[in-house]
Amino acid sequence: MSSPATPQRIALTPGARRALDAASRLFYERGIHAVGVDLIAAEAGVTKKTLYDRFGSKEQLVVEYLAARDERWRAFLAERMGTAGPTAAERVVAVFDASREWAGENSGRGCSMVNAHAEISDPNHPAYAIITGQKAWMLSLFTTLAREARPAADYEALGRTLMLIHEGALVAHGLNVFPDALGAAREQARSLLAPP
Amino acid sequence: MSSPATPQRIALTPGARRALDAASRLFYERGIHAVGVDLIAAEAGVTKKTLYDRFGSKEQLVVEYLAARDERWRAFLAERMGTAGPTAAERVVAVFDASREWAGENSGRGCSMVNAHAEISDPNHPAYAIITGQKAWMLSLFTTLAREARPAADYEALGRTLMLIHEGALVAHGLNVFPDALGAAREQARSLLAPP
DNA sequence: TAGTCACTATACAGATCGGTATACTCGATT
DNA sequence: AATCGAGTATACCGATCTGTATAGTGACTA
Repeated sequence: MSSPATPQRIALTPGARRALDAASRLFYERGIHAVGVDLIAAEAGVTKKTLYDRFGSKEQLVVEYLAARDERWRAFLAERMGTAGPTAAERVVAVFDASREWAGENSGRGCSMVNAHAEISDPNHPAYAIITGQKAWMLSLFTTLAREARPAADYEALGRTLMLIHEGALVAHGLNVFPDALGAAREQARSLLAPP
Repeated sequence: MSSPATPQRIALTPGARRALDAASRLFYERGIHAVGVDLIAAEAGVTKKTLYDRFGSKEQLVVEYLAARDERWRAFLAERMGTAGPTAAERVVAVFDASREWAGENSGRGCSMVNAHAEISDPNHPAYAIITGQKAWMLSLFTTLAREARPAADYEALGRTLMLIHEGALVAHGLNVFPDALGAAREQARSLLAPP
């Protein structure tokens, strides 16, 4: 299980902290290309000089945005998993419960990684590794739990199915396809692991 | 079952046809905000005057792009469904098979509606209805098929689960999370409908 | 006390953005 | 013969984009 992709992080002075917070909110709510650095600086109460002294470029700001969000999500999930029951089935349900709570608070517009991917077409973009890294990590998490739950079955296929349901629920939540997509996904995951 | 959202379509003269084709390719491959109208005109071999005489604005070009793609997908799916077996289970599998083939030819970067949604935050944008309309239509398709297959069961929950798996597979395909996500999704859908 | 660090304020550069204006060509219709 | 529709070519508009330059302030520190 690899740690979060850490391409290049920056020491966060108070001004940089505010700039990154503003950028994160704006990037997520309006999209990356739709948000200019002037707006970020204004919303953060920071001059463009400070912004460029700390981050060097808008691209680096995007990288920090995604890396920080990835880090936050993994910490949030780790905390929720820490209080989950001991069985693999319970821990799978805990993942979906964590996503459900996270989605309600931080993800009204769906998965930030998926959304960023829609705007970043170049695989050599430094943010690309963060996006694919998080997805690969989630798949390996589901596969590990599936193996624990069903060592005799095709646990890799089961892990991939859990991944599909989870990703689908994030999209359905962001597009508001139907209410409580994460809750529906959790129940489906539960029933997938119910029979012995 | 509603027909494709038809907000406002434009008569396609030869120049307009080439402009829309170029715009569709560029919007899908690079993202909407990342593509300028000058590039679209140049790639289409058309002047900006022609482009604006036909479409009026970039926004309208985006609307036409999504509406045409929605229309193409529904026609493609209808054709595949026409040659599918008579049972609901077979028809569900046919949906996933159609998506699989479509993804291989037209969707290397995932679902155009999901990607567009990542760039369009305003629910009043004329393209918004096309995006949510396609998702609602797909959900009602899956729910209808689920009802046919399992009239005695909770077919609405089953339809939502099929929707989640399908959406998840489109995302997983676009982000290349693992190979043949649509194939994996089809098998999962098949096993979901296998027991009587 | 001299230097460094984080920061503000403001102005500007060069490019690109969506969109418009003017003038012209060509072919089909009436 | 006159008109109209679809198109080309080119120049331009104001706004916005990312990024840089210059000058200065206040706090902390060696």
